[in-house]
Amino acid sequence: MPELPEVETIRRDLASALEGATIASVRIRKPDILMDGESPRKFAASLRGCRICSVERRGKNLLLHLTPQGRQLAAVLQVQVRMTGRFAVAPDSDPGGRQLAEQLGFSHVAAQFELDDGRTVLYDDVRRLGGFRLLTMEAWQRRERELGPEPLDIGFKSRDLARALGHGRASIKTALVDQRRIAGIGNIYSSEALHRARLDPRRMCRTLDETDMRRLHRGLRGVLSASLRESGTTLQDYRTVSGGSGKFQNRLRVYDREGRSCSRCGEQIQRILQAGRSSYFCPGCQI
DNA sequence: CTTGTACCCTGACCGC
DNA sequence: TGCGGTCAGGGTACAA
Repeated sequence: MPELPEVETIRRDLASALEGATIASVRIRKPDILMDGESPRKFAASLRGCRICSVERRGKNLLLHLTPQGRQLAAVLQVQVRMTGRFAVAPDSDPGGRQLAEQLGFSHVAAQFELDDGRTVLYDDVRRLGGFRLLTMEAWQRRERELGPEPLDIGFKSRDLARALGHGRASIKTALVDQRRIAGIGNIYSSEALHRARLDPRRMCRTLDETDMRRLHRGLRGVLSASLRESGTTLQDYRTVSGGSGKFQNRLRVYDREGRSCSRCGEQIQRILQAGRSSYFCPGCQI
């Protein structure tokens, strides 16, 4: 369930491993991870010879900025890991990354990238909900504009959160996970932020006053940065690039804790469905 | 425009 | 022990 802290953890790992490397060849083993039905041949041909100049993140998207050799245009490789996408980088002593794949239990390798220094980047995705999309810089910028602001940006203040969430009838929980309003938040951190802010996830955005919004802003940034410090939350599938687990699952206060007692007021944590997704909250102290 | 629902995908889990 | 049904939730397409 990678959200902002998990994707940012992956980004940091990939950036230190891959920045400056050049892609020698690409093998797509599960064609359906290419978004928009792009052909594996075309995709592989476009990436061959590209230098990875930086690895960035926007919301839950990983962005590999590529500088092609020759006269091709600069490109952006957009990656969404969604639920079960995982990366690993094998050393040149492990050609094709076979040993590493075995070691990490990568039994659904969907794509592999050979680098010109002999290393191999593996992308494994059990459910293949994640995927890749190769875009021109301009095309990426058009998509990027559809995303809401980054909640951890230094300039992101309480009033920016209020503006992002809007004043509609949408519940505060569904608004928080809507990437067009605010980027990077999913089911775990929306529930956790609302618990920190003592707000009922069913409240409509329009009912939040300035004080509520300040608490939510603080709760949201607090939980995202705390999780980032612990390399994210591993409940089932998420792993860092080195194969490690996040550690923030030990600090969750409501998510996946139905029936357990609230650490703040002792009331039993409830699970409800909102827009087909689970929300966890404490009916005792979230109002 | 806003809001809600179905879908994709596989493995873990549950009840029988 | 096996087996079918349900659920998990990213994004997106589409309907109301």
